[in-house]
Amino acid sequence: MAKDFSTRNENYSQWYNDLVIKADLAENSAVRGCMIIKPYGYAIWEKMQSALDKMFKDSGHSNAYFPIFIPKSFFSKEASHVEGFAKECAIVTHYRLKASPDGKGVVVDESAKLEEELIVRPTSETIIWDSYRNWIQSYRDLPILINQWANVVRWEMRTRLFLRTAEFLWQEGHTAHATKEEALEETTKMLDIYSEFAEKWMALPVLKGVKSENERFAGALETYCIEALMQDGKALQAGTSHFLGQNFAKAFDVKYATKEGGLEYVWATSWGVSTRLIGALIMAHSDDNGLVLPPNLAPIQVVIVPIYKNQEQLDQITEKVLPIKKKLESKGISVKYDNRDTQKPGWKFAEYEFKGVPIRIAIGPRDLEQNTVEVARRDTLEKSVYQLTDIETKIENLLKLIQDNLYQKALSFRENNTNKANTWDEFVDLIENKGGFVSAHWDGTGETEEAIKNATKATIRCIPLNNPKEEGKCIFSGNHSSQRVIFARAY
RNA sequence: CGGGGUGUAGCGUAGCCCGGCUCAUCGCGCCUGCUUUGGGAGCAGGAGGUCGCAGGUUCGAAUCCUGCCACCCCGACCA
Repeated sequence: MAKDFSTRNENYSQWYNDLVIKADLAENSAVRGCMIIKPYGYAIWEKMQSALDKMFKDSGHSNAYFPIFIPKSFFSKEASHVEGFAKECAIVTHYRLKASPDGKGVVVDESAKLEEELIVRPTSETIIWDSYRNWIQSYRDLPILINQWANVVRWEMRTRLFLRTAEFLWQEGHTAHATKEEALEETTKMLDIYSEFAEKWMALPVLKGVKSENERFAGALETYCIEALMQDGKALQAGTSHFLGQNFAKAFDVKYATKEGGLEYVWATSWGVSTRLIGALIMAHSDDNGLVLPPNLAPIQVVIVPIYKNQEQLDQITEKVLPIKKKLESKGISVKYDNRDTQKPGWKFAEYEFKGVPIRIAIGPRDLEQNTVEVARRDTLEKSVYQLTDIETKIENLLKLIQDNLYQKALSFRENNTNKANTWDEFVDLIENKGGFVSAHWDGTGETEEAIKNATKATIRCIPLNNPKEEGKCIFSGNHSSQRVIFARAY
């Protein structure tokens, strides 16, 4: 049943797909490239949402909501932005259907053609900045710190559950500031929030950095990102925070009166993470037995499975379990007592393992006699017998231990898969045969980056923040380089 | 949009090259009964299919031919 996770190559994507479907997280929809997120998968997203939402609000942001439809004209106002998204937009052209003349079904009513087409948002910069123009007149109106939880649509050629779907859920923050410094500060502040979330909640170590010009967001002056490494050696962009400069302010004519009486364009940022994080979570921690969820994001943290031969025994066990469940819940631990009679214990064990539940407690006749429970950890698959005294504290500590262990495991995986390449041959060898992050000198030009991509499919994931300066020669062109950057093949 | 592949029960599949003894194989799942229950139970019985759709060839098509549709994989694009 369990597939070998180490057979990364061409089987990896199929394995990933199977895992998502069998763990009951999501499935492909009948609508091209779209995904149905099932309750268990959505529960993980809700956990992510509530943690992130709190972090946003604690740092002064508010939630708001803008329309899903954007008039086409808005899109043509920022040249590089439209160029970045034009190739993947869904467009609404009509607003009515009518019965088909041949009597079969319905057809588009050509007479109900929109004067101006509407674009289903691939991102909301344009429609939000159209509003900000009206909201901002004076320095007193700034800063504006808004976040939106929404869905967006990008008509991707090729889709993959969670990692790239035609429609996805995300949050997008859009802020407006009086000064460049303040906007830059916001950009890095949000990047820090993302990396803290990835590390503390997802148990996923991430590399903070800036994108090269080629990889930059359409319309941004600088794109900051967090990059994670997946178990198959490919990189995944887990979140981005963009410094937009005055580009959108100029495109949408958003000026404010300064304290000194002048008139200035405002400075902007935008930042987002998406349901792709669920994909990252899956690929970072899962093992041959299925999903492994970090306790902080697991919808069910502890599952209790009774083992019994008859109704009387089940009643005795239930009597024992309910107080335990209550004690755990008093510590804020989410507990499921699975007393279904329709599945056998072995079946349940395998099922919850596949779904990545961090801790399983089994309780049977033996335990009733000895006042114990059997506790199994999902991360290490170890089983041990616990005395019931202070069980809630023991479990609480074990959850913390598991959370920490997952992070450490992912961190050492990344460290073991980050290598320096000093020559082109070394570089190609690492990318082709080992995967992972490759730290190498680059001459800083887009042409070289493009050539390396064409030759190896590896892209510059980021230029790490606080990157040490180091003189060297570009591995591809041999030209002068002042620092190493991080290359990898990516999702 | 280019290149390759696949469509047979809820899911996964055999059969297709070489048309008939195949209105269809096997596994999982589902239903009923009994025995089971500390790692995905065993036995017995049962339900479920216009073989992607539309034409064509033929005495006869899941099988051959044509067209269409859908999905998957590999590229290009991308969070």
